[in-house]
Amino acid sequence: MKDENSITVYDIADEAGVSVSTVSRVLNNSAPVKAKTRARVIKVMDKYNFQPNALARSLSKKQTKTIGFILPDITNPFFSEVYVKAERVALDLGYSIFLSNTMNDSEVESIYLKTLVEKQVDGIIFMGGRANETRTDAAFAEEMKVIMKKTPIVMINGEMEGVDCYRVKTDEADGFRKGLNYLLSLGHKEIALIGGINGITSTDIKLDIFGQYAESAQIETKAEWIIESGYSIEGGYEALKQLLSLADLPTAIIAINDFVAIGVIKAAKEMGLKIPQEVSIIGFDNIYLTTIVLPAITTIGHNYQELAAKAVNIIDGVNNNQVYEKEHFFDSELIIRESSIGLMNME
Amino acid sequence: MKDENSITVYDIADEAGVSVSTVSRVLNNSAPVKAKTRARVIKVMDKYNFQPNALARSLSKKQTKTIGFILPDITNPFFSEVYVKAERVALDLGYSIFLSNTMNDSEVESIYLKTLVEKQVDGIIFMGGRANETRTDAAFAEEMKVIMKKTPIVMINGEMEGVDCYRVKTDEADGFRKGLNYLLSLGHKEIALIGGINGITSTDIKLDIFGQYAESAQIETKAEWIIESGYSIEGGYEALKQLLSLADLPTAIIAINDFVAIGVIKAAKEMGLKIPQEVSIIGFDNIYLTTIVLPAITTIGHNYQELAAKAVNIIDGVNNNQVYEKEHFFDSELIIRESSIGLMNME
DNA sequence: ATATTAAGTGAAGCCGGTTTCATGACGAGA
DNA sequence: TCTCGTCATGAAACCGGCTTCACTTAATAT
Repeated sequence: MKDENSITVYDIADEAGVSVSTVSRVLNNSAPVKAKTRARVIKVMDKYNFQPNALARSLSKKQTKTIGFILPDITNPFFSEVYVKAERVALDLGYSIFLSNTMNDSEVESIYLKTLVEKQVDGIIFMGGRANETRTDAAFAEEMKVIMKKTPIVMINGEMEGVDCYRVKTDEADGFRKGLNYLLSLGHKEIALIGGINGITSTDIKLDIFGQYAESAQIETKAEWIIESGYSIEGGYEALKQLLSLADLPTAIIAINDFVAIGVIKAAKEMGLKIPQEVSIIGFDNIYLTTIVLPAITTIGHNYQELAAKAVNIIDGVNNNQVYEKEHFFDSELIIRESSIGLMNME
Repeated sequence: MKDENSITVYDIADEAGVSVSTVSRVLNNSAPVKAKTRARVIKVMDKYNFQPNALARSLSKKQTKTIGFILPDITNPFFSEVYVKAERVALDLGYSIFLSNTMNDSEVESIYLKTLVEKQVDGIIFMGGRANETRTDAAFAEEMKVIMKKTPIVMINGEMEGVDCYRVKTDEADGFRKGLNYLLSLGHKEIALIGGINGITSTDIKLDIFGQYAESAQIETKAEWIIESGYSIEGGYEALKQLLSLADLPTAIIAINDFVAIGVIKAAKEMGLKIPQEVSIIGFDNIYLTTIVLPAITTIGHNYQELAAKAVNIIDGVNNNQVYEKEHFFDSELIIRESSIGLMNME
């Protein structure tokens, strides 16, 4: 008997007294094999605990059952939430996932992209876009286009100028309106918008709608109440301090995401500003941290499950010659918790 | 010209007027090639933006430059922290990582293990052990042993009975003592230990030391102050409520990890128990959430960077025929924040 | 000038599967 | 009884790289 660790179809075939073709057939159920023969082959495979080499299989099948998932930072609950759902769907369909954290480093991103292609992934899922470089990097778009000829790319909640990849996204505009309307229904009119980075889709959408509401006088806001302070906890923290230095304060704050809301709450506690008694706040994304913080944060949730499932289903489908729309929207959901209260209940 | 998307070394060789051997040589710098020839080959490769098929390469080299990383839940900051560090080190060494979330489902774990082996990963990193099944599943140990003949396995901060894989770990015993000693130095003697699951290494170690301190009368504790309530936020939350139902309260709580500490703090706020004024608390792990919560949690930190780096270095090294010790320890660190104060400063 | 040695390159086989094609056996319909 | 279509199976080529071996040419040593 040969080295236990590298049994091949040839070894199995030899010992079972059949050809490798037959072994392959029982392995894949790709053609009828006489019951007796099949049993004999299976017996030998079991004896040696045979595990076919996926590389060889993929090489000849031109299919790796592997997906690349690129995101900025898995440490961020917003991304990890989507990731785990995607991984589970992928597992059910027989895919493994190469996870690639770019940490917002476009060079790292480029390396990963190259590696994933060389490793012949069946598809690439992209989240989080390209931060501050969204608008400038035409070369990157070019890179993507080349890849797309061979490998399907699906972006989750993102946009890339000039790249017509598959897009799976939350209807953030609608979500933001839900949040704003909820604040209105609570009696708030004086509202601040905190966080975000101009040029990134999820900021632009919200800014746009916020402007529309202001223009139609549904809300009252001021330039100083719109603070572009990024997507991080620190961003929210600093922004609130900045806000508190103003003469007029809004009665409610809508944060670009939950991280920013958490930062705001942290700063508020330190500054002695009571939330929601003195100012209401709502976040966006519904990450699990919204419930471990006090007050628990009212927020807009994504349909993480559907988002993730659609992304991997598209990849799987495209590899099986199915055709999909390029863009897919999913509804968001207002999740009411404790960080926002009615204007009349405030102190 | 052929299909742009599947240029092979043969195509390159053809157009450059050399043999594939030569193409391979310039690709890998594996043997001297005349400067002129090399230039010619490179020019053709550039022209077609040639990217070698990693499957074919791996198949013949018997090396995939791929690592499997198995953990219970990437959504948990403790794991994601290690993961991102590992990924970065891996990237620098040219490895990609298959991330596998088991969600504590041993069946999923088994499937992943099988898949990773079939995909010929160069090594497997394991975190989080097998939860409640640690002691029972001898079959699993057997599975691991078979894999280890071919693929190096390294466990981070975990133990698996009867499996002599590589182990990279924080000196948790020392870390726990640091925490306990710190509490002592603040004047606390009456201390509770909250969280954990008996049978899991990180619980057993702490329980053991806690017992020693009690026996030597360095601390005073009671059976009711030792609450085995898991590793989750909810676990801490429930445990504090249980603790508060007792007649006597400790002056300090040491939580099995930061999640539990966060749960305790949340419950305390709801119950009106002031931390740290009425009871001090320290956690374990130093996940980033310890700083977004109020009060920020004093905790014991792992050397995440070294832990992760050592794990992937071992895998890389073993694949290059280097020899390593089976067990590697790294120091922990006491990180003082706001959740614990001196006994005399308490209310 | 001759023997060695190193540099440079190509042919062919290998890694471990899958797949196409050809062939033999067998049961069904004419 | 003779075809014909289906079942069952094996031989061989292929997927796309890497590597060993052999051979030619050029450089160095004697």
